[in-house]
Order: sequence, then C-alpha cells, then structure tokens
Amino acid sequence: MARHHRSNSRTTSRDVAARAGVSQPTVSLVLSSNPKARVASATRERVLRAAEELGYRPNVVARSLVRRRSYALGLIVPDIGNQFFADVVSGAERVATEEGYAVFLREQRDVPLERHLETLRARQVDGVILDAAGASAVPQAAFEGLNIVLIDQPSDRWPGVASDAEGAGRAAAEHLLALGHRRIAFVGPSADVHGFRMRERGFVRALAAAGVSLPSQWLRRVPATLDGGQGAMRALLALPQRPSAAFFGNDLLALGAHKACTQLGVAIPEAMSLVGCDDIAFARLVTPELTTVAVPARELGARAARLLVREIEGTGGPAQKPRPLPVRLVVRGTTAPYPQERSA
Amino acid sequence: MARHHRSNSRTTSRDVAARAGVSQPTVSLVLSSNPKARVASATRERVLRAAEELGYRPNVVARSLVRRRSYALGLIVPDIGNQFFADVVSGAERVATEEGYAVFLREQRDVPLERHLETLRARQVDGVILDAAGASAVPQAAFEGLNIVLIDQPSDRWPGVASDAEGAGRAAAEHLLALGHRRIAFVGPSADVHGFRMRERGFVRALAAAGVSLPSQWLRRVPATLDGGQGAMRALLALPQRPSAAFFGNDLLALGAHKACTQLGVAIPEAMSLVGCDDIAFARLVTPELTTVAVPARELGARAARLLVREIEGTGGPAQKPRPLPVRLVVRGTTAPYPQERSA
DNA sequence: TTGTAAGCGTTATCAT
DNA sequence: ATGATAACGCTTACAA
Repeated sequence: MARHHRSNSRTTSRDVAARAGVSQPTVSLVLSSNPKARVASATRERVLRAAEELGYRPNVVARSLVRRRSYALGLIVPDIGNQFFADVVSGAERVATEEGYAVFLREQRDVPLERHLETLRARQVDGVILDAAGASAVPQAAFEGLNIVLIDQPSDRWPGVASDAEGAGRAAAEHLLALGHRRIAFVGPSADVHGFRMRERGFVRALAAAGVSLPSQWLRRVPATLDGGQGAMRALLALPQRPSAAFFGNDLLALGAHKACTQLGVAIPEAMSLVGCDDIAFARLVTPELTTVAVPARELGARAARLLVREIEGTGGPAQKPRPLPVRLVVRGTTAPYPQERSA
Repeated sequence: MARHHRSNSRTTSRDVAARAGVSQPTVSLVLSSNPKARVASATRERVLRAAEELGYRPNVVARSLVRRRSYALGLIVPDIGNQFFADVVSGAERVATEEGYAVFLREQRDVPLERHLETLRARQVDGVILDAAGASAVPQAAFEGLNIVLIDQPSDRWPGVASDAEGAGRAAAEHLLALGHRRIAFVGPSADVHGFRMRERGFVRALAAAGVSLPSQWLRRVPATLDGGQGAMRALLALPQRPSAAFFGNDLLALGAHKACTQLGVAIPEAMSLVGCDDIAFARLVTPELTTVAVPARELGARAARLLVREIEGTGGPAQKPRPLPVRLVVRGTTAPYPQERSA
C-alpha cells in the first residue's frame, strides 16, 4: 500500500492534478464520478493513484458553493434528553449519513424556531426536519425556499411523517375496555403538540364509542415528565371517585404515575391499571412492567430523513401522502381485568 | 418596519451592494464587523438598511471557503439513546451555538471512528469533540491537522474534559463502608472505556484501603444496559456467598439490578444495598429511589465545547490542564446499614 | 473611506 | 478525452 504524504485536508485537487500530470478539472471529473463524463481509464488510474498517495479528500465546502447544495440537513428537536426524541435523532442521523448528508443538530430550548431556521439557512442546508415544533406559529417567510419535513405534525404545506397517534389512543382504550374497565382516566401533556392531541382524541373517541364517558376530573393535563405523571396520579387517587385505570400521553407520565401508586400503596394492576405510550426502554424497568403502546421513534426519524432527501433530490413520486406508521399495543404487567368483572 | 422582499438566501451581498449604491466588498466590510475596517456611518447605515430590506443573510459556505474556517464542529458520541450521552450532546450543542458554531452530530454505532473523522474533515470542521471513543486505537494520521477535544478519556496528545471518575468510585465505596458493609460487589461495563475503568479503580482502591477485599466472583463485567445489570444481580444472588451491597459502573446497570432484586423478592435496601453512578433522571423512578453518584453530563459537554472553541480560536491560556469535574454522592433509598452492624 | 482585483477549492461549460 | 475558462459568494489586500 502506498504511503500517504499527509491526509491533511490542505491537499487540493490541484496538487493531485500536478502529481498525476493532468489538469485540475480532470481530477474533479474523475473523482466526482459524474456519469456523463467519460475519462480514459489510463488517466483515471493515474489520478486515482495520485489522490490515494496524497490522501486527497475533496473539500465539501467548495463543492457546496459551486453546486449550491450543501448535502447538509438541519434537524430540530424540542429536547434531546427525552428518550423518544433521542431515538428520532438517531434514526434520522443514520439515514442521512447513509445518503451522504451530514446533519446539523439543534435543540429548540430557549432559542426560537425562527432563529434556528435562519442560521440553518445561512449554512445553506438543503432541508430541515422539524420534530414536534410549533411550525404553524411561525411566519411563512421563515420557511421560504427551504425544504421542510415535519414529524408528528400534519400540514398541507409540508410533507411529513407521523405515527398513528389516534390509533395509539384507540388501542389503549380498547385494551382497557376489553378488560372490563369503565372508570378510566386520561393524563396528557399540557404541551400543545399535535401528536399528543391525537392520542387523546383516539382514546376519548374509543371510550365514547363504547358508551363510556370521561368526566373532567379524570382528565388531567400536566407537564410531560415523571414528576408530572406522579402528581397527576396523586390527584387522581385523592378523588372521592377513583378511576380503576388510566391512559397516559407518554411513558414518562405513566412511569411517574406508577411510582405514585407504589408510594401510596395502591396495588398495580389490581387496584389501578396503567397504560403508557411510546414504549421507551425504561417501560420494562418497573415492577410490574408497563403496558404501553409502542411507537417506532427511530423509524420515524429514519423515514423523515428519507423523505427529505427524496424531496431535495426530486426523486420519488409526486408527494404521495405517506400513511402513519403503525403502533402496537404491548401488554405487560400494569393492566388487569376490572375486579368486579372477574366472574364474567 | 421595512417590508422584506424575500428572506430567500439567494439574496447575495451583490444585491445589497446594488441597492445601497456601494461596491460589494463594502457590504462585506460593514456586515463582517471587521474591527480594523472603518466605514463612514452614512454608508454603513445605507448598507444595513438595504440588507434589512432584502432580508440578506451572508452565505456561511462562501465565507468558510475563503476564511478556511467553517465555524462548524463535529461531535461524535457512542450512542444518543443513552441518557448520559444525550445530556453531553445537549450541553455541547448549547455552548457551540452560543459561540457561533454549528455542530455536526455523529453516532458511532457501526461506522468506524476513522471514517467519521474523514468525512468531518472533508466538511472542513474546525474541530471535533470525541466522547468515550476509542481514540487511542486509531492511527495518528486520522487526526492530522484536526482540533480534538476528548471527553472522559485522558491523553497527552489532546486536551479533554473529564469527571472525577475515580472519585465517584471512591465515594461509593466510602459510603458503603461507612454503613458497615464488608461484603461488597462491583458490576462494571464490559466496554473498555477509560471513565468506567477509573470508577472501578477508585472503588477497588477505597475498599483495599479499608482492608476489604473484592473476591473475583463479586466482580462482574457485563454490557452496560438494564439487562446486563439484571443478569449480573441474578448471578450474584445465586452465589453461595451473597454480597450485602453492590456498586455499579452506571445507573443503567444499577437499575437493572434493582429490578432483579424486586423480581426475586430480595428486599432493598435491607437485604441488598445498591449504588449507581451518573444520576440519570430515572434513578428516582424506582422504589426505593436509587442511591447514586451524580456526574454532570451536560456540564461535561458544555466544557468540552468551550475548550474546543478556545483551542480553535487560540484564546485562553497555554493548555492549562483542567481538573476533573467534581461528582457528588446522592444518598437515596437503596442503601442502608449492614444488618449485623446495626447495634453499633 | 471606498472601489478594484485576486483568490478560496470546487464544478460546469465550453473549446480543442 | 481533456484542458482552458468562468463562475459560486464571500473576504482581504491594495489602490485610488
């Protein structure tokens, strides 16, 4: 194997050209693997060898400038600390890398979405994936000339991917109903995120379809955290009329509730059935393990990236509306038949 | 407020120049806020207004090409799904953004470190943060001409930041010893990561200093996951000679062990004391809550980014060796005095 | 103080 | 098949 002089990126296509005894554009022709440009296999060999020997790596920045394509994507998520979003990021990053795109990661936190879009645009990203960001609240101008893909947030302006959030809620409700529960609570995130609203809607509708009502004191909105879920369950348990089961907008909430029950000596699932949503790894940590609705977070990220790349490159059909990714009820230990119905 | 024509990034400094009636370099001079270039405040005003009106955003790619600085950082972590690394990423991203740098996120997974470095270099990143990657196993050439900062992985070639891993192990040991435990196990990740080895070393040394030995059947190495911890604890409990307490290389392992004890009816902390390490959010989920050693993951990421930027920009002192970030023992519910010693 | 010119490292359009 | 030549949008001397 040839000895590399320096894999230093200061080596330019000029250097390679000099060493191979060809012109600089020829080097570009050889290495960019432009299909419509044939080059004599003899010179091709010489160029490749020279490049190899010099450890040449094309300067992507220069390429971006002239091609007006950066082969870079922006990825904006609310909170990387949340396992669910971490998985989305992981999936998106993998696909993007496979497709030859690099990804600029942004956490929303206190920076307004608009600013993120601005700075990403300044970096000439070819597109942006927005996960659960309040895209509708931002002036159109901010998106001008940007390829956008939304995750869990339908829009008729931009394409997107989503899980079957309504189906998730429905699956949870039907599971609980089938077990004989009729006094069922719902605990949802206070954040106004479309996916969460849909989970709630699917749940509420399925209850209604079964003739089961959801009184307001059993419908609680709290921050989507462990503490939020814990507080909500405490409140529920303090009610004169306790529910016998509850569905939660995500696993964090459900796990918080799980803890509240354990602390207060409320037996799970005998005295209280719990259903979460997402199926994060920690759902199996608690005892009994959490019954939940599995949502394919990584797959969501992966598809978003794939969709965006397709959009950028103009490949793929004419914006075929992708149907939501299916969710799957995972029955574990936190749900049991409603006590009174056992004889049935 | 003036009406923007289009905040489209196709607006170039030329357009601004035309509208302001100045030459293009003048626009550059005004907007790049180059200190050593004074421009008449009248023209400055005109330029700024024109830029504002056209919604001009400088093309960072073009700037990168000529400055030979991309104001972009690479950030390579083993696994974003791991809460700890997610926090590191979050901290690093925040600081980088504050300092005007964008970050390319890379998950190691199956892609070899060398490849990541290569593609990041092709993108002209100004530096790379490497978290718990096997940097020493990679040929020097891969790092040639790259600014590197290591996290939790000391090296005399590159600067880095680390937590006081040895102190973490020591703190855990001293806590357990103070409670009267003498039969103490250690469960560590099988992965050969420096930080983990140091946690182990601190732990083992503190035991030795107290005259307590760690027989080999109480020292277990398993994958750093919930399942790994669960399996390790099962094995420990199956031993003819059970330990009365155990320290774990990270919280995932400890939580897995927690679950194993619960499943097998081993009372925590009465029959088994557990100490984790990291203090991830889920440490408080279980009942009783996990005693652990808190490691400032976000701060680690933040400092790494700060250090890298300093290195890149040549500011800051001459590579002052930063001391490890302090860790803190958080005593919660999984540790109790050794039964026999209660009378003392 | 400001305009002119050169060049960053590529790709792309021509001639040859 | 390959080599000039001209961009891409910006920064940075150097003139004017």
